[in-house]
Amino acid sequence: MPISFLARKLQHGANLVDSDVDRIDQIVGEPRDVLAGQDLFLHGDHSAFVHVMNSGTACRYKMLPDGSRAIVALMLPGDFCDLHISILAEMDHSMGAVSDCTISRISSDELDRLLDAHPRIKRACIWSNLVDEAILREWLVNIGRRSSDRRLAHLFCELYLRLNAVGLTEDHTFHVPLTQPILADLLGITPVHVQRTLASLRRSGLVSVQGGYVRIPDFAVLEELAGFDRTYLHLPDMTG
Amino acid sequence: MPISFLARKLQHGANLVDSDVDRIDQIVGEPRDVLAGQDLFLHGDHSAFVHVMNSGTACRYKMLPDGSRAIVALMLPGDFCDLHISILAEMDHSMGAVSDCTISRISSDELDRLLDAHPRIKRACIWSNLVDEAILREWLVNIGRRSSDRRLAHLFCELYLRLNAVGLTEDHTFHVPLTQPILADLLGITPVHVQRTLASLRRSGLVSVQGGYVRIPDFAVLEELAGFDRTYLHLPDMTG
DNA sequence: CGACGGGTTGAGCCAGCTCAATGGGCGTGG
DNA sequence: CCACGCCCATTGAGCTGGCTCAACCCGTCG
Repeated sequence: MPISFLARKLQHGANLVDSDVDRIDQIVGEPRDVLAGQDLFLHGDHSAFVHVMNSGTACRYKMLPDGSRAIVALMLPGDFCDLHISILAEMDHSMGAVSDCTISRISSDELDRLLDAHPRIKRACIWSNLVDEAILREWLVNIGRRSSDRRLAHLFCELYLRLNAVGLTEDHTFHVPLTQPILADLLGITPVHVQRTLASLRRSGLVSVQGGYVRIPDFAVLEELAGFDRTYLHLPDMTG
Repeated sequence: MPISFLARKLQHGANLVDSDVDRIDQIVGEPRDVLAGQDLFLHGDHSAFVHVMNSGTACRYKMLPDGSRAIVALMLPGDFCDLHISILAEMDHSMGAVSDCTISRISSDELDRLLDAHPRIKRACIWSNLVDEAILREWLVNIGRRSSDRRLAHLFCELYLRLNAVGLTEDHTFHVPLTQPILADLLGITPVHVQRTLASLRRSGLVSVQGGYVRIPDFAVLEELAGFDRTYLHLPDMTG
């Protein structure tokens, strides 16, 4: 019995019972393939669907007047892409696939009915939303205040814990196909500087990056460097 | 018949009818005084109440290991401080009054009942939440990518429109008692550099700041400098 | 096999930082 | 009523993390 990544994630936000999990799994439609680089919606569009990540990595981004791209959120398996977004007439940002993804659609009405009928699921979705907001706040601090090495370290810490929460880490390692230009758009530094920063973290033995696999030999040390405080992810206490 | 700032704000998010506005006004309790510098809750607390700004300015902030403060959100009259926040066991940030404020409390249960019974009000609150998130994304871009003068200009543009939306601007001018150290915590630059940047904007005649009053003689010019795109505030089109 | 995109490295530059000092407004206590 | 302390605003001078420009290497793909 396969449990969707969405259900797996939401379990951290509320004490879901088996029937809740079943209901969530039922509502998540068949995932569709989205190729790396493809956009799901663009700034100015009206988006009527709710999407849920199934595999791969997608991002929210904004284009700047000088043509550069600022990534303002990363969507990993189990993440809602755009809960409630149909309320807005016009999107204020774009969303695109960073790597090849599979993404499910949920009917907005069907989801609303589910949430109204099942308080635990509703609670879990509100939790998910609060966590997304908390991540944005933490990114604001990360981008605004930390030096480039701490910034990168912080991102890796977050990715590790978020992927760990849906069972996508193994042996201190996770898979995210982030190229240096993408890391640059994420962290607000230049690709050249990403390279130097990454090299420095590697030299210190804090992370190893190879072929899209990131390994964090000693999480505590990286956490210390980054000034990482996992509170904002609001995950139940797991020593992992 | 006084309309609360909350109702005034929510009117932008849904087509509220008079009875909706009345219901919102009824639920907003008597505002309590909060002195500048006082905290509403701290990182690690559990917060059980929903607060609504009535007057003054408050902020969400995080303290950094080096003792400096990063402000991650500004709350203006009509803003919810912590909708749904009681779901989280532990706050990931603190909230404090920037200036002397008056803030109302709403019972969380009472609010939930109101939202369940009145879809238009519910829609307006979800809208408000989506806008808060959009502001965070835009701040992320602002802090991460723009030079200090554009950054400051962008903040002023946003404050002008947000205050304008609740009727708190007059003659191109609004009142927000932001000291240079507070602007520094908001923008992620040093107070010394805030001073230089502010002086430069003043010299160019783009803004004048005096005694907590900010005047923007020509909004279009400031908008242009800031690269400001008001889409993210999701306000109905008003030529203001 | 040429084009293209990513990764790597070097060299010089600059926006914003640090350190430092001065003046003004205001509340507090003598 | 004055003196003191405190915080904010302002200005100068030198420093530096991350930027720009510019190569070069490599693997992949048409």
